Amino acid sequence: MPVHNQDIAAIFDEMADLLELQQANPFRVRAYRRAAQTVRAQPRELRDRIEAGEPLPKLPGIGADLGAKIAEIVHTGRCRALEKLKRKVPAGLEDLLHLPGLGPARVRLLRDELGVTSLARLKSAIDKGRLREVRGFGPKLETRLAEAVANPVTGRRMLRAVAAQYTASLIAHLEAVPGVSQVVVAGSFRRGRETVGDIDLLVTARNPAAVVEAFRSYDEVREVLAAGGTRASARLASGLQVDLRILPRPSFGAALHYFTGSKAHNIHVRRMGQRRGLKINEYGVFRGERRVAGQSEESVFASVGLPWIAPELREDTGEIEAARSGRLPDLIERRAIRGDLHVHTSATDGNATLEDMAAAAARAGLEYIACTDHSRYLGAYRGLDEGRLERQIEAIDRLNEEPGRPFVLKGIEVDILEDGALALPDALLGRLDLVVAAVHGHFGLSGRRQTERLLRAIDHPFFTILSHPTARLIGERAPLPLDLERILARCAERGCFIELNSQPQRLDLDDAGCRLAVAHGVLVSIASDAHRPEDFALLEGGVTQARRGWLEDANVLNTRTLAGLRPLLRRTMA
DNA sequence: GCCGTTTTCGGCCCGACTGTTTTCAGTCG
Repeated sequence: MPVHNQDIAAIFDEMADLLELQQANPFRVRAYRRAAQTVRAQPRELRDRIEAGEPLPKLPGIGADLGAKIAEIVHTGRCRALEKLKRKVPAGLEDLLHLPGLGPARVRLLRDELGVTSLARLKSAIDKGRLREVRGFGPKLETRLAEAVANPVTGRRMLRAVAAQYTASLIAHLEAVPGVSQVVVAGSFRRGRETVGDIDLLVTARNPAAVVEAFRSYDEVREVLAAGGTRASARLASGLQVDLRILPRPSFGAALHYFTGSKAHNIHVRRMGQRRGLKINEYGVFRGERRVAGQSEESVFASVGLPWIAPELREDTGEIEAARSGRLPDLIERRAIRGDLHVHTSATDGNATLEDMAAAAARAGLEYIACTDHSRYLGAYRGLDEGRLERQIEAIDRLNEEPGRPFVLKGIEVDILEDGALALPDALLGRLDLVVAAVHGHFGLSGRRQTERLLRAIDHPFFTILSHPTARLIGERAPLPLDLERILARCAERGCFIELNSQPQRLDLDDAGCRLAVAHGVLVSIASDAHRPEDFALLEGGVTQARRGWLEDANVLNTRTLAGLRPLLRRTMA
């Protein structure tokens, strides 16, 4: 059973929960939570390093003790300290901790006063009306818990791109309130996370009460969770939770920084402030009573001796150290993208002709696209056979003779078969400008076989770009258990490339994968995988993910001009 | 449990809102 960073992080999170229930030192609890976050954000599997006999790198918040626990988990798949903690806490008590309104103190109270140690027992205690016997539990909490127990599917994360749609109309609604000067989104949305748990809206306005009132009465609000003079929180009909804060203008920069997070990044910055005798909160940066910064984010960073750091980097995964030493990446922007190397047409499962897709690409400011329809192997896609691909090649040649359009490169999205072979004959693949290859089936192979499968595909003489490398669908299909390091090393060796697919549900490579690609010197193709003319807009989301992965223009294949790109696509024959 | 321009001990980010209370603990972000 291979141990992933995610598994290690889950163990540390569970230990934090259990320690909290036992009233352990709160700073010890925090140490476990912080460690979980650090491990989760590692681009490389810690397992690989440990099994290769490498020393564990120095990771923030992981000292000798937690380092030893990581080694134990990797080697044995177990953690004795976790098992010991579990023996002291009734199974099921942890579940209560994750209900809204319940923290460690109230969970302990429920256990001690009512013997409630599971969701089932909590439900029964509520049904019998016994909850109100406990000090600190009143009718409101009772109702809230009854709902949470009856309806356990709350708090699901939403794709950022989906949340963006719901957020846009709410922002327009609030901007229309008289006296409102700005409405901005902070939080994990601003950091460009691929999914968001909620939306943090910051507003500066002359009349806070009117903003809260307008928020409460927004027609998509299904339930107001909290509302005060400067804050409110509601759940929309879409299920999306929105937290609203109204701020005085001089605090805006400090608040934007504070509510953009991440939490780990904020704590790091505040501690730096502390060492300089500064107090940093959402209202500003203070030395004693005196405000010394806070109107802009730049001023907050400057107060601790740092340049402004892009929100996408603020995960405390090295950005503060990079900022301090003047080594922040010059992050890629959408306008640097000159072409799109993964585009479909109505010849297979797209909904527009090649001409229409090329016209849309021109409107999106692109200088070239690659037409990469599906190969025949997938019957459902009406994939191209040799004859139809032949005709498409001729059609592209004719189109390219007409001036004033983006240049169309001849490509294919070819299936990587179970054994790693490509699903079209070499004679045909050899006539194309590029071959985008992808896994569309046999997802269930072991990590070792899946990796070997992709390595064999990369070794193919006409292979150019590995498309949506892990085949994940966020929230639906887990990423293939690949050894991404070996795959990237082979891509580097063979002069091949890896794709960051911009479809919101894929965003594959992920941020950690992008950083790994940079480390291996493999260029990333940020591609829309467009199936409709309007899909070129998806590139924006791909660029956001790339920025989270620290990519600069030079790390991205399709920032090249067509003239610069062509030699990179020309493969040396094996 | 981690960490060091306060370095091997003694700190550890900070404020708003809720629900219950009658001055505040707990939760949340």
